[in-house]
Amino acid sequence: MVIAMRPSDLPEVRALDLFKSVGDEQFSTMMQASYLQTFPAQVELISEGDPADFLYIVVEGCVELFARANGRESTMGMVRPVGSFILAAVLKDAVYLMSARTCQRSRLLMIPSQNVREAFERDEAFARSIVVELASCYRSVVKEHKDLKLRSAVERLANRLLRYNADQGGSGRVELPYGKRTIASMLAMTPENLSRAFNTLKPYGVEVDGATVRLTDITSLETLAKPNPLIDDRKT
Amino acid sequence: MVIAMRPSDLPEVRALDLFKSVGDEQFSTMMQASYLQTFPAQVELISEGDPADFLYIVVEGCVELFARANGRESTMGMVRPVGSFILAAVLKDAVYLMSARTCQRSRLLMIPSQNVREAFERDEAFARSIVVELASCYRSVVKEHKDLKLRSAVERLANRLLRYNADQGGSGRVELPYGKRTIASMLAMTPENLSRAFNTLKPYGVEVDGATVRLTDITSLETLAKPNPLIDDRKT
DNA sequence: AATCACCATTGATAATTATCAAGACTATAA
DNA sequence: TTATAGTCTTGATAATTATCAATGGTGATT
Repeated sequence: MVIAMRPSDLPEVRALDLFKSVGDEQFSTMMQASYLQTFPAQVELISEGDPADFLYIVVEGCVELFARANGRESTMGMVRPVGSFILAAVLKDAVYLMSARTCQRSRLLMIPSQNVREAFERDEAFARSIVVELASCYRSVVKEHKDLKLRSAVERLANRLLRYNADQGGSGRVELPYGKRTIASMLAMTPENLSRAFNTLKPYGVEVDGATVRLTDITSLETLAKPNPLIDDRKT
Repeated sequence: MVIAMRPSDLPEVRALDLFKSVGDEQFSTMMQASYLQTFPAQVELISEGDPADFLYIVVEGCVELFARANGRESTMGMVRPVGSFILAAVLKDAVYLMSARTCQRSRLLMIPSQNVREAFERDEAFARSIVVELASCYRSVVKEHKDLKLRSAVERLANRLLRYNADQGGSGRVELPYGKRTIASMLAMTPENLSRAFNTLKPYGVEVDGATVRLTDITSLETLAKPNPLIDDRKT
């Protein structure tokens, strides 16, 4: 499973917001201790409750963050290149709150927690970058929480479609980035309910054909969705 | 409205995790620029969407964080002494994602965002404390999000009662810390549904008398609630 | 004490969402 | 290609949750 490869051969990691202001010394110390591994699809990388041994960076592929409780399971988010996950657990030297599995064959950089915390202690610029990253993550979760508490399932779907449309150029033709099962779980609904929500949106110009969705009446869809930058904007 | 009082006369603020490792110089610069004000109950301190002008510290009283969208409103959290709120917005120099209002007459320390960011730039120890604080906030929201996505309303209530019981010494006699309207909103349900959820829990030894709840069969309640440290623990 | 406003509870009903079951479709591998 | 496993959709039904309306309680103020 281990693919021999030097993590230092990764300019895209060095270019990450999180790392770009780290001093060369701390960066190479971290990289020397790290592993760059390729995993097949559907590998469970971490389980919630485990101690945070590594900070993960998705270099290639896609990783699903999910949570389990009782018999249920829910998708908490997706991480695509180049993004990190479970930074907070690593910094607090705590257990993971979420589990993670690969969605596709993926190349991941694994930095031992201990080294991240050491670099955090020694490198002031790194500590500051972490603040910015954590603040962003925090605001993202708050937005998702608002989405869930303040909107119905149909509204969540409508807004998600509008977001995907914007992400993909705003042509009105949207490719769903994940399977419908996964999208349903992200939106906190069952697959059956997602199907029906798509039907509910038909009168608002939403035409579904497999993984392709055409939005033929954005105005009408927005009237229903009432998109809100304080929930939907990825940036701010 | 402004009560003349020097913010520097507040050892409890200096003792906050967030501030206790800040250098004296930065701390007093921040405090000199700050305001210590007392507000009556039900004052809306900030509105989501406003630029983050101040970092707030609750010195006395209680502040409710809530969010609005469409016609709806939802309680996102409560801040009690000595705690801060909207740190992330201040650091990112972004708009607030949540609104805040006083629940009671409250004494608040307001530190201008600009000064917080300056201290963050100049004082390394402060930057590190902020990381720890933000990581904790982040994990709290993740837990709340899991609570909402993985549990039914009755389960959320059962677990909340168990938490209150633990917070209050585990005697089985719980004083609800907020009005039922507010608790319902925190748990993402209507007041009517909360009433019914209490009734549903009656066979599990939950006896409600106004703001007092007696838990007479913790074992049975736990069997229903299935408390999970990865959702319910405030600490980790 | 009386008024008033607010909150909590209950009942009746509606809307939303989930579950179960079956069938259609899709992608992939033998 | 034919299996085959998985996903998606639809229908029927059940469970959960919300809404509306009415009532009783509580506390504050007058």
